[in-house]
Amino acid sequence: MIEISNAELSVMQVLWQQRQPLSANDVVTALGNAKDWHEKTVKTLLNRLVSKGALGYEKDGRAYQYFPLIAEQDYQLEQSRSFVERIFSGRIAPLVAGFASQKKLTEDDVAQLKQLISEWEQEQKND
Amino acid sequence: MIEISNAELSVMQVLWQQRQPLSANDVVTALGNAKDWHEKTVKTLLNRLVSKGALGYEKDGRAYQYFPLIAEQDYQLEQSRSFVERIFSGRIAPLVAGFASQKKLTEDDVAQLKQLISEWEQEQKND
DNA sequence: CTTAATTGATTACAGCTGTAATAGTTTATG
DNA sequence: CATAAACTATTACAGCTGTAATCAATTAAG
Repeated sequence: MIEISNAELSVMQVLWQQRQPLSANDVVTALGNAKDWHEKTVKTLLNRLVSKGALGYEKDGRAYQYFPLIAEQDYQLEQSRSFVERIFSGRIAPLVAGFASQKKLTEDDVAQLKQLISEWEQEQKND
Repeated sequence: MIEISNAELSVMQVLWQQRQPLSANDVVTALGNAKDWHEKTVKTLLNRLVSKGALGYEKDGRAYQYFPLIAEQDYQLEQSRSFVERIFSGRIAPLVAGFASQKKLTEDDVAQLKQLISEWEQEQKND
């Protein structure tokens, strides 16, 4: 699995959100308000992501147009699994319990969780 | 917040599981089957954890007895929050959804989630 | 064309990590 | 006591990270 560092992740997220390939400058601009990074820093991150195989690019004149080579969903899944494994020995309920105890669960979250559960139960029947 | 690296975390987990202070050798032994680490490596990790303020110790003859200075629950909570923030913009449902879609949700998990939800709903009424 | 500007590539550098080895210190043993 | 054994502390070292600066190549402008 490709390892993406924290700073690199912010760059990936820009590329994931915009559905188009972006130039380095586009990325710099997009990160503008969120991160206080020098343009050079962003270019370094783009470079490293290309080296790691997380981004691809096409030449467009002197500039490159970058695009993700891995899907955000895949990344999220992989990270979730490894996080829950590492911190909670693979069980997800305790994680949610923590959120609940900290009053971090919103009505929306709960509604979505209920939805998920009923879908899951439906699935079970169908098997 | 104290940053605990991956390798360091495995050491912390040993100390969290056993409820007693442990000597370096106890930790080495406990990690024995899980990790293929040289004794020196474990001692380095213990040292770093002490430097970081994650572990304390009491002298007991020439050896130290180490014990956690931070609670596992606190650590789990902090990590969960920052993980969900980083990867899912703070929303927890999509994380659970990922697990569900990968058939990583067990009956147990679902039961616990339902329990959590009903507790949460009870809480809401009480406010 | 020559030159300046732009953009990617290479280099920098300190701090953290994984993974120990070596040095220094204290305690048990003969 | 002197020495060996057992611990901790210090040092090592490469790879990853955050954060850029400099170098090199290409293109746009005069």
